[in-house]
Amino acid sequence: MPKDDLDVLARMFRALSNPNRLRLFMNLLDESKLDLAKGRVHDCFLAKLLAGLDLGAPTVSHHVKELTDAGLITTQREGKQLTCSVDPEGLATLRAALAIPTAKV
Amino acid sequence: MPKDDLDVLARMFRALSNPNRLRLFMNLLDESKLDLAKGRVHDCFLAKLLAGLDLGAPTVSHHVKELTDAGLITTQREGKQLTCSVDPEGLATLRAALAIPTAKV
DNA sequence: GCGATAGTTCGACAACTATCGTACTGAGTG
DNA sequence: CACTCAGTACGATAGTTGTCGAACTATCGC
Repeated sequence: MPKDDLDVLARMFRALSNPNRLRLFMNLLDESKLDLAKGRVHDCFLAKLLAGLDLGAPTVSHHVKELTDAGLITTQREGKQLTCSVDPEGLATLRAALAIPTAKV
Repeated sequence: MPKDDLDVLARMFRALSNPNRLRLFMNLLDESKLDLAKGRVHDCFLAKLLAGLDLGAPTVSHHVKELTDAGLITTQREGKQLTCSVDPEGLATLRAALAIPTAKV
């Protein structure tokens, strides 16, 4: 595996290495399951994902940025609020690395 | 997802978040693929995995420990040398977390 | 424009990590 | 036993991360 791919992958894993970020991502992934199976992307408001996380706003913002920079999620502004989606490409990269057969959709 | 599972998972991801450790694991995974497919475990000497890593012995030892503690690999002493194997259970945990259960595979 | 709501940026700080050098242990060989 | 080889334990250190509070920005409704 080329070094660059390895670094990209390491960055994704690092983004998921924090329990709070991981929770955020898994919540989002959970919300997205049905839609991803149909090849569509599901959005979810930040507030909903953070239920029970008990973190300050700056910290959440930081974590969202980490996940975004790692290529795992994308965000869209929607009026005052922010919605997040799983980045299908990033997810595919992760799954490919662990040799999970790509789901037939 | 229960908090404990989440922490276990986060720990695995953290173990893979370092490029050197990731390389080590991916090398091992690569070596193991055929055998894993047959339900067997493949061993590999440390030295082989570390080709091109350019790290000191203490650092390597540290990384191996991290991966072991995270439940991703196992080690066995074989005379003077140490052999590593992918821990099939750990790999399964990772895959399960990223798989999309509701999708047809 | 004013106020409220939702996120962001900045600076700080404690906790953690990756790496190293040195010193150690355990297994094999003469 | 003395010696070497493979790995480990320990301590130090530079760098990174997670979190916060305070100040800032953007969007909306009035």
